[in-house]
Amino acid sequence: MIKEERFERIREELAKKGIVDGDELAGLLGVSRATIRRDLDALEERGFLKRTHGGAQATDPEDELPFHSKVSAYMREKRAIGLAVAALVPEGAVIGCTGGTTVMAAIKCLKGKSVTVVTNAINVAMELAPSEQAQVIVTGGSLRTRSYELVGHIADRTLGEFHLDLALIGVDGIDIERGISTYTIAEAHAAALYISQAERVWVVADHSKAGKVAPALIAPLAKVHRLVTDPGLDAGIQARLEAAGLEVIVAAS
Amino acid sequence: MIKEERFERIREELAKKGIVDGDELAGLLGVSRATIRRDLDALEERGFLKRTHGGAQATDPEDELPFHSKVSAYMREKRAIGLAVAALVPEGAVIGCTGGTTVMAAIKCLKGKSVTVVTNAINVAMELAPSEQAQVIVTGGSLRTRSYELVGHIADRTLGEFHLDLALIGVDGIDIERGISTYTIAEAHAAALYISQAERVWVVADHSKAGKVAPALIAPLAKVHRLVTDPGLDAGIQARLEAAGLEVIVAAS
DNA sequence: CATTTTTTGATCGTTTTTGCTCGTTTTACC
DNA sequence: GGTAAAACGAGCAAAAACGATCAAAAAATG
Repeated sequence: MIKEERFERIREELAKKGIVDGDELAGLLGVSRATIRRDLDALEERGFLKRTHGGAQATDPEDELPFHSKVSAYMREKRAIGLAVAALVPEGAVIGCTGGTTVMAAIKCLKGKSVTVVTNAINVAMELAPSEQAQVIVTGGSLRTRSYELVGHIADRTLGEFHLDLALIGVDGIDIERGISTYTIAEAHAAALYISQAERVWVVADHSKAGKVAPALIAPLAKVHRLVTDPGLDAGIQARLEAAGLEVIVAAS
Repeated sequence: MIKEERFERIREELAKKGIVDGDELAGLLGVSRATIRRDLDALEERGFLKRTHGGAQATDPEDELPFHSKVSAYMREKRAIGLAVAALVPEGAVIGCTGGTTVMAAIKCLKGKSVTVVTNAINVAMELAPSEQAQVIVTGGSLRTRSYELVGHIADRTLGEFHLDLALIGVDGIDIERGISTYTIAEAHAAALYISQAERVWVVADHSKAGKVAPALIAPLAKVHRLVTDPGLDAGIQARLEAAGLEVIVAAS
């Protein structure tokens, strides 16, 4: 394990959790705390992170990752959701996933797990490209400006060829009456396809999406098996979602 | 095990892991660390990697961050080639392009032009994603670790559905007798498909590729209409390529 | 087959990296 | 607000890696 390799691992860990602990890193990488502190110094020098007592935290999520993956509000919450999802995904699973920032957070945590990921989002594919364990299938299709998602008949046809253990759907709204929804028809169409091909459906969304309805409806709540969200979720809404038969996982932040 | 073969193996390892360890390579290739160090020196000289204490790391062609002043091999030349290609591509063209750093350089220069790009390289797609003018079609397929290319029957089928005005092919070797070639069979296969679907074929390659033959042959020279390269091209080789009916464009640097 | 050239492995002094210790600073807790 | 625990920075010695040099081995050449 050479220095640059450690740097890489530290940055990866940082992308996953947003905050890293010196002791933990020392154990994980098999070096002393002194070395970790020196590494963190070097990485701070290069602007990749900010030192804190006991560890370090990610610098403002603008440029912390390759290929300007769009980040946004509720980054901390999304990270927690991502970690929770990764912990729940079994080794070897075949996962279909849409684009979206919350899904991306989960994908970051899946690096290093041996799973098969089928996706129509090229930023998801890009994120997993360096991983040796993960097998990635890209649907193909016409690239939508800004959202990094592939749509159209090519995407549809490819998706139809796969059976998924799990569909990981990022949404812009989740509502008792109207189910899950998103902003554009093309994305909703892709999400619905994932759902029709999957054995189980997990929705990932930060708490701000609860109770909202976005213009393009994807599917009713009955199609969804599990919602992974953050502790900001309103207790009343949670109770009603659970009453509707949804398993709600609240990620500890 | 001869030197070139070791170079090949080292580059392979580097492509897979991004970072290599000297000791590990010595064991893997059955030679001493001194030899590995010399190999790494030679490869750094050619710009394929960056030496570090204990090993080396891949020069990431995307990494244009200020502190990593060192970029991939022949970057200046590739930029010049990219500019020349962009100037030659007519507005509205349908272009198929493979992956590879030289192609990427050209794609960067195509941003803002209203063209349709069909590609199996997700880094190419990523680069063009923010562009409002460019229309991007991604073939889909199975993602190759670290090379960002999609391969397999999905990619083949999608490519077969398009007619291209122009195929933009990045190669690792161009030779009078053996034609154009690349390092892996999968890439060669994809390149050959682009060629079969295209009206015209342009090869982009820096001068170091001239006269070389890589393991996986793509097509004979007769299939290629134009080579865009940099002024470093050997005059004798250029004369022979032109005698073989190839239009050689030398990009002013 | 002999000779020349290239390549490889080994050695040695030097530089970098790493882990440890010790006194100081920060954080957490009562 | 005071005290204990944890983390920090600096300095130092051991370990690992480096560059340079040289001789042996392998390959190419005539």
